[in-house]
This record gives sequence, structure tokens and C-alpha cells, in this order.
Amino acid sequence: MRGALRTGEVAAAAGVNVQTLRYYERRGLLPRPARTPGGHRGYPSQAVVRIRVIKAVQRLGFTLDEITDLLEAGAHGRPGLRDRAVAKVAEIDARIAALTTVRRSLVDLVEAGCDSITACSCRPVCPIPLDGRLDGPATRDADD
Amino acid sequence: MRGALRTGEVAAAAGVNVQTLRYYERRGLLPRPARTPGGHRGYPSQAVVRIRVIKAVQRLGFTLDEITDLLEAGAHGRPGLRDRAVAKVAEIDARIAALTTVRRSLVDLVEAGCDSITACSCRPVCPIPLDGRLDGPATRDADD
DNA sequence: TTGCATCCGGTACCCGGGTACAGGCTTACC
DNA sequence: GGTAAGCCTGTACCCGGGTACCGGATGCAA
Repeated sequence: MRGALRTGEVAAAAGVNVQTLRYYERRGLLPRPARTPGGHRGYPSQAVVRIRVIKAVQRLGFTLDEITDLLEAGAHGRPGLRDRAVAKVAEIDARIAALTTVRRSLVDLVEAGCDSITACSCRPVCPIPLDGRLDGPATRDADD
Repeated sequence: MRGALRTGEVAAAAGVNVQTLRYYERRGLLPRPARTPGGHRGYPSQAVVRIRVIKAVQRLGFTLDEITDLLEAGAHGRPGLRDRAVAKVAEIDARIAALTTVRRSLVDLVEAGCDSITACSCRPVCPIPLDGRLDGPATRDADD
């Protein structure tokens, strides 16, 4: 165990919580490290790099499950990152498109001057269904 | 209770699950309806509209907590939708910007031809930290 | 050797928005 | 009046990515 890093050292160096280390180990993202006779973990310095890589890939929008696959693929010389990245770009494009649509609706609503969802005034562009507004006494019984 | 709609009817008409109705009621999004002597709920037809409104507003990116506020504000004649919508647009812009940044990194990675996170080849644009790659025997002990 | 920081495993909880299930009761229709 | 569909409450679980807390053990320095 000479030169091995302890849990807290690795966590501090990688910028994560100590619990996160054990969580990653449980999920198979981090190899089980050697132990001292007393049961304390002793990490090689590469563990820090590995966590940083995980965090970086995570920032690219990959889930921990996907990262597990990617790491395993890499360990066995199988590639596959490129294909996954291409798929992820498509995924992101879809999310951006969805957000853009929502944004458009919100802007329409603001521009129409609508200021209440129960008494909406933003015809004809209101993104909220207009048939039968929420007025009248029908819902008042829970107003207490 | 004449003309009152039952749980299942409201759920079907509004396109949600029966459990969702009760969930909304618990959260205060849906007024507590009248009951039959046997304890069954009887909804006014406006309940269907209300759920549709909730779902529509939710699609605009508002959380149920925010929708609760919005509904309450509307019920008391207080406006506030416009301000919230403006803030939400800013929120969406931030998310689109973040996604765009991530997208750029992914495209860089693909264009650089990098195909593995453990043996990355995409200098100089690699979005994954490069100092000390994940090679060598240090992490092999968990390869079983 | 004593003191204290750190570490251990296990379990429970957080966020948001529901969904599922169990066991029992009511209502509607024939 | 029988039967089946639908309803009731309460509780637990799902997703993803951690975080928090507990009581007890270990490691290291003075």
C-alpha cells in the first residue's frame, strides 16, 4: 500500500464527495481498490484521473450506465465512443428543438399580454387550451 | 351529485391516469370534489378543463409547484403569469446555451475521430481531461 | 497510549412527477 | 339480489445521481 491514496485524498483531488467514490465503486465505474489489513481502501493515482474522465464524459450528457459501457469497451479495446457521440448529438438536437418550441410558445404568451392562466386573454396564440375557461363557481369549494 | 363525473371519467377525458387525479388533489392542484354518501368523488366538468390547463402549462416548462402558485394567483385575481413566463424564457435560453456548448464538444470529438474514452486520440480539442490517460495496469484489478 | 481525524458498511433520504399494488367498499346494471 | 366494474385509502416503488447519517473500527502522530 505504499503510495496508495486514501478515500478522502482521492475525493479531494478529483473534486467529488467521498460517498460518490463508494457509489461509483458499487456501480462498477471505479475498480475495487486494494485494502489495508484494517479494511481501508488504497487507490492508485490513476483513480483520480478516472474520476475526472467520468465527470468530463458526464458533462457531455452521458449517463453513468453509458459511461460504464464506454469504460468497459475501452478496457477491452472495443471502440464505440464515436457512434455514441453521434447519437448523443441527435438526442441533444431533439431536446434543443423541443425547448425552442416551448420558448416560442412562452414568447407568444408574453407578447399577447396574457397574465393569468385562469383568465387568459391571449387569443389567438394561447398555448393553453381555451375551451371552457376556469372561471365560475365550479372549483371554488377548495378555495379555503 | 347529478351530472357529476366520476374519477375514471375525468381521467379518461383529460388523458391522465386515475392516480394522477388523486396525486394532483393531494398537491392542491385540483380542488377536493364533492363525495357520494359512499365516499366516491364526483367532479364538475370544469375539472377536466383544469387538468388540461395544468398539463398545457406543464408543457411550457412550469413545475407543479409553480402551477400551484399560478392557479392560486389566478383564483385571487392576482396576475403574475407574464413575469413567470419571462423568467422561464431566460431559463430555457440558459439550458439551450448549455446544450449547445455540449453539442459543440461532442461534434469536436466526433470530427477528431476519437473513439475511446480510455485511449483518446482527439487532441487538441478533446473535452475529456488528457493529463494521465487511463492506460497501464493501475486499474486492471477490477477487470474480472 | 491516547486522542482525534478519517474511514468502514449499511441504510435511508433527496429531487419531480407520477405509477403500482393490496385489500376492501360502492355503484350500476341485469 | 347478484356480480362485476369501478372506486376507496394507504403505502411503496420507479427514474438518475448522488448525499446524509449512524455506530463502530482504523490509522497516524505526539
